[in-house]
Amino acid sequence: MTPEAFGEAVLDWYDRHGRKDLPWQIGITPYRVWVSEIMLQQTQVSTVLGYFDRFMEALPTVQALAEADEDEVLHLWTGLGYYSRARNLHKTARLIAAEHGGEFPRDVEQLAELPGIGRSTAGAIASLSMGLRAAILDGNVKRVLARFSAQSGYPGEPKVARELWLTAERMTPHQRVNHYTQAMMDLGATLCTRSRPSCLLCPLRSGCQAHLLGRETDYPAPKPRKALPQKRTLMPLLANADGEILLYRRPASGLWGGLWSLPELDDLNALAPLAQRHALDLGEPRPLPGLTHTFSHFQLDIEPWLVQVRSAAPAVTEADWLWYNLAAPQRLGLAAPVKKLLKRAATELNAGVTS
DNA sequence: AAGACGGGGCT
DNA sequence: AGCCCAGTCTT
Repeated sequence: MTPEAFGEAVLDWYDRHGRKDLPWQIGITPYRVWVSEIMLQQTQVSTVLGYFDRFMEALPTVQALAEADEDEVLHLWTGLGYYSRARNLHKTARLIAAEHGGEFPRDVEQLAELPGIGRSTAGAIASLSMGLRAAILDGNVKRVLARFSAQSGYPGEPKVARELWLTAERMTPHQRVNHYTQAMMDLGATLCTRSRPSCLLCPLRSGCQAHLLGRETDYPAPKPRKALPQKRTLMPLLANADGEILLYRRPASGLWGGLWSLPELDDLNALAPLAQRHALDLGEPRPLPGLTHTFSHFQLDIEPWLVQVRSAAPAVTEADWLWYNLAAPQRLGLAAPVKKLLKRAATELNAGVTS
């Protein structure tokens, strides 16, 4: 799809479906667009709706903002979060009053030098309120373009961001840039959503590479998971003469809540106290192949040890402990790695019997 | 390159 | 109950 066709499709969609009645789309000025764009950073339209008009009523012009106390600005911002946005807003208003004759610079680069205004917000102000041909690349547009071009890689990577900016610049039309910019943001916010995008309603459907692949939600690539914290634990499989393994029930809440699990030990020295607690006479521990289990928030390295119980007819006296019969398993909730280990233990014990 | 900033939506 | 973000600035 050529940039011309792209722009035409987006503008046509804007004419049919674009939002044109939001408070900051009425009586458009650089000041109103600027304040709304700052408010909309990391913040949804529905939230900003509760703040924008109040802010504009209190501080209708960049001059009024420049003359206001910072406390007043922060008061109007209370509840929006990211308060450096408000402090930078104030700072920039004073800069504009003092160094730009009270007028916004009509230039993307100069806009982007102002505190709190990055490349994308500068592009939004320039295109929406000044009609300058400037690209934007906020989270919504990033998603639309990453899908349209099936851009691989995480957009946080400078290389990927560069590619997306190039695409953004290339697709930006020479006519009606204001409508185009608004439409791209709306597309990302309403149709090209992170999960369950409404591709059937999308004006870019026919040229969208991700849609052609049927892989819309694979783009943009998610932030690479940083290395998870590592934890390690020993899990003894205490096997009695009947081929049963000692399990305990975990507390109802928390990790593996209410599931049955193997005992967890910091090291082999902790085996003796466990044996004493259940009055068991233990044989020599034999190491089994280790196992790594990944949770959302950490990784658990499990070192399983097989230990024969020599005491005769061991009885369990505590309610949350039981002997789990490998040959005739009880119907219990087991943590996934525990289930795997029990299966291994069964194989191991059978091998021991037949050898 | 990674972390801080904050509140809210999504699952 | 956690995860994830409609960016920008700082370290």
